[in-house]
Amino acid sequence: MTSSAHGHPSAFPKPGHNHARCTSDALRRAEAVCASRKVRLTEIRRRVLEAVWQSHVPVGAYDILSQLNAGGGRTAPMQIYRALEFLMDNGLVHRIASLNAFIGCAHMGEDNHAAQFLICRSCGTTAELESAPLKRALIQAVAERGFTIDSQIVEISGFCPHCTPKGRT
Amino acid sequence: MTSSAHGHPSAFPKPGHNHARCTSDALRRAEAVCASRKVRLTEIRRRVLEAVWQSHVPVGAYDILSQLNAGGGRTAPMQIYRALEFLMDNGLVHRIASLNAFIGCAHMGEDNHAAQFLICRSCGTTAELESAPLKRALIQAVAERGFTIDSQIVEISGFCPHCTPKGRT
DNA sequence: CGTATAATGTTATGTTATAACATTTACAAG
DNA sequence: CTTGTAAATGTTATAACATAACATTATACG
Repeated sequence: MTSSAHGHPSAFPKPGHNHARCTSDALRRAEAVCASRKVRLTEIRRRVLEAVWQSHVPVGAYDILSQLNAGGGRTAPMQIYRALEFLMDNGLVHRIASLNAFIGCAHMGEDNHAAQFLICRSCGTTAELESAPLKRALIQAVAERGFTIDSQIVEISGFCPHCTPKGRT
Repeated sequence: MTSSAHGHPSAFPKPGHNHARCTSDALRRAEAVCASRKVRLTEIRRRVLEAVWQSHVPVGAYDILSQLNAGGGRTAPMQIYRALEFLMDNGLVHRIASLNAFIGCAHMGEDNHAAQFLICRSCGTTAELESAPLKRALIQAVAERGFTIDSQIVEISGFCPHCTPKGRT
């Protein structure tokens, strides 16, 4: 089970969940992925990954920077971006283009998975959506137009189940 | 017929098409939309719209700025962003989040249409994809997770039909 | 051990976007 | 036509996001 909030695999992260577990799970899996790919999860990369996993809300590069430098550090932006690049290259982190921010990958190790994201306008919580029908429809629609797909960004903004006023759907 | 390149409605803009016609069509339609919405397509807004329509390749705000200032103008970035905001609010222009760039809307006047984009990695040409099945699959997948959709970004990067090597699909 | 490669450190700068406030313009009510 | 007001524009400054270029240090492997 690879859910990001210990519920049903496709459940949206719940407000009160034990997030420490998300973080520790993520770090353990990241170690495993890096070991199997024979790449190094160095100190700074690990710290950036931890920062990204502080919550299910995407975090900006400069927010990560502030955190790392909170105790008087001298890390430079470049170093953060390099660590993020590494983490993205290895499928550990995703970039949310509409927010210029980054979020931990909920499906580490599943090579090359193309993710879709649900972004709550109210609480900021962002979850991955893995919908096979959606993926199929997308591939189909693109192919019909003679386009060769390379990569895709799907970011859906709205209200998560916990922020949706009752009665609405 | 609202195609962006005078072919089949869903055709990808062709390299050699008469683009002057795209531009003039777009400006005419924009006038109509603004008239019907009782908003003003002022000088700067019109010039920004023209700049956006110079091609089917998304253009950055600062590129627009350079163009407007080419003849010794003194327009400031803020003015460009304000014009772009107006054009987006009125459905005349779209923002491509993955490129931090802007492109003319191929479906002006169709209120609130949620667009998907095909972005060619080779020539940069970007076209709108209006796929009903894709839209349905997306709404369905999102609803299943109890999420209330508000807006969506779908940007697909790859090779357009004119840049796809023969034999591949 | 030494050397090649990967990773990190450092400085500077490029690029995208907005805040805040001043001025001008359009337009309608009196 | 003139005056109030809302919309639009002009202007300055700065915030926020990202990368280039080069120096230094660490790792690992022959």
